[in-house]
Amino acid sequence: MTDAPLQTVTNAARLLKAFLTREESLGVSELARRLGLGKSAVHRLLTTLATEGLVEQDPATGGYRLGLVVFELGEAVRVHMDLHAAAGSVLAHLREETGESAQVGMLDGHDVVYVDRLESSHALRLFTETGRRVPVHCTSSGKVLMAFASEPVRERFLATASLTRHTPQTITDPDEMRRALGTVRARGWADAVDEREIGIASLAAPIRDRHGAVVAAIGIGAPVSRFRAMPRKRLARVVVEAGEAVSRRLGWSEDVMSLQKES
Amino acid sequence: MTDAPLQTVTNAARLLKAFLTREESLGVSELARRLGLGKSAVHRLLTTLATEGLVEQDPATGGYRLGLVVFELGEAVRVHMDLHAAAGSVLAHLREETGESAQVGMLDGHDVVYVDRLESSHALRLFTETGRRVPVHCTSSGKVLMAFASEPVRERFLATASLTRHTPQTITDPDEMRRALGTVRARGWADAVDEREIGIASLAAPIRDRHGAVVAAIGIGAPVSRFRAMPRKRLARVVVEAGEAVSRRLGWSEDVMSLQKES
DNA sequence: ACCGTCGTTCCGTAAAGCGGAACGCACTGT
DNA sequence: ACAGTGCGTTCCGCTTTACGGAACGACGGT
Repeated sequence: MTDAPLQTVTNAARLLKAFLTREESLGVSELARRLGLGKSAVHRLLTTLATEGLVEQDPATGGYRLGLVVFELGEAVRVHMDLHAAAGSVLAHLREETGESAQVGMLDGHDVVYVDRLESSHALRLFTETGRRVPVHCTSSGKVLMAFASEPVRERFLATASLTRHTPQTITDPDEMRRALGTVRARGWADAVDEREIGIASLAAPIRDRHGAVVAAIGIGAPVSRFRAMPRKRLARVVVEAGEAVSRRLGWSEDVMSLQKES
Repeated sequence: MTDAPLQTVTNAARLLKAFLTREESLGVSELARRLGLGKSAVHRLLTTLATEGLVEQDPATGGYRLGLVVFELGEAVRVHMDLHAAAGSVLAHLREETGESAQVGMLDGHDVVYVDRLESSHALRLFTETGRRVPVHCTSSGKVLMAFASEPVRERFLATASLTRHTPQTITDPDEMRRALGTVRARGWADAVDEREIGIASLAAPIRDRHGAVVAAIGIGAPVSRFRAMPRKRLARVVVEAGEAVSRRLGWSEDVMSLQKES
């Protein structure tokens, strides 16, 4: 990281990320504009990536889109996730118990990425797509992940993250956030009501790997109306127990907790 | 494509693909060996990709693995796939009807990539992971996709693909394959018994988009023992109907078939 | 028949990335 | 304790490479 990053590779990576907008297909000129590069550079990048199968060209329109190799790679990521296997039935149980959409998220930088989910069967439900990225500071999953992250990571987050205001309820002050995370750490779960978007509420709890490190968060999301109707205490217990169930499947056991000081 | 591909980007792409082996994590030296590059080059590639989030370093072992951004990108690919939405419930129905694992595959080069699947509930079942790549010439899905591909694509495949023998039943002769694909095209479905692996059988039918082009294949896979016990004709009808059901959801209607000559 | 825009191609030059060697560190077997 | 061996990382100079800018042919509105 002390080295200057490879410019061309960086461009290629940015190019790929441009497709995260999930548009049907993107043209050379359009991409060149968004990336601030010359058309020829983008075209060369695209043809190169195409020979590797990372992107493909729509023969009809001439535009480009992500290739199936990217899909393959994405699926290969699930491997670091025994999580995927461990969480499956627990998510189902959690949805059954609460009737709401349930999801598992992991921390990546200052964002949470949802890696698994199961939707509520209510007509009015929360849509959560796997692979979606949401901010840390205004979601229950994010607060759990940050509360249980290592102290340097957490302090770095508080120092550098822009706690963007999304609603009047969003926590935007670093000190207030630090206090909030302390509370989360103490009681073992987090909630977020109207913090990211008015009308949405969520509650989440940590998932630990076999070393006790919090690697993911499991939680439920619901419309605030239904959320308020549920007894908060029972709901928290259900979600925390779901987190513990997944953690056990990952090889974690509560007994070793006491052994865990700093390494 | 007439241009010489960007070497650095090609290296980066190959580097990413090295992770398709789904190993927990890979080290700099190991990757350098596999790619035939210098350690320093690989290291620079990795750190660059890491700053973009495409890979991440395991702080404990120093090794690298794919990052969550790759997972995001992979999920974004599903968009070209209204397929994912369209196939969901049909897969469930197909599994219920046959009791066997059901899957949807797309063509990519000389391979089939499974993009969706649902597993049998039998104890002895076929494991099919999404994101897995299998050869065209010895799978029922592959034969369907190639049979209904455009003629240039098909002839190109017959001319250039190495029809590797996996079992005594594998079709390895291009002419025999051409005849087999003709049969598949005529009757509208394909099967493969013991062709990829002894003991495994599968049957697949095409999925068409709204223009009538075959974009994917849907099929079931089972142990040969159970497969033989099922009446082939009924099974084929069920699978073909599943394919048609998905096709209809993609906007295809049989009526326009007659209008479809070469564009 | 005109413009605007698309994807693609060509070329000269500046800078970017490669290999090779050296460093610090963590293990391992003596 | 101690070399010895592997790791990930860093540095540097030479050559290669990949960038921008301009030009081309094809399309599709107007």
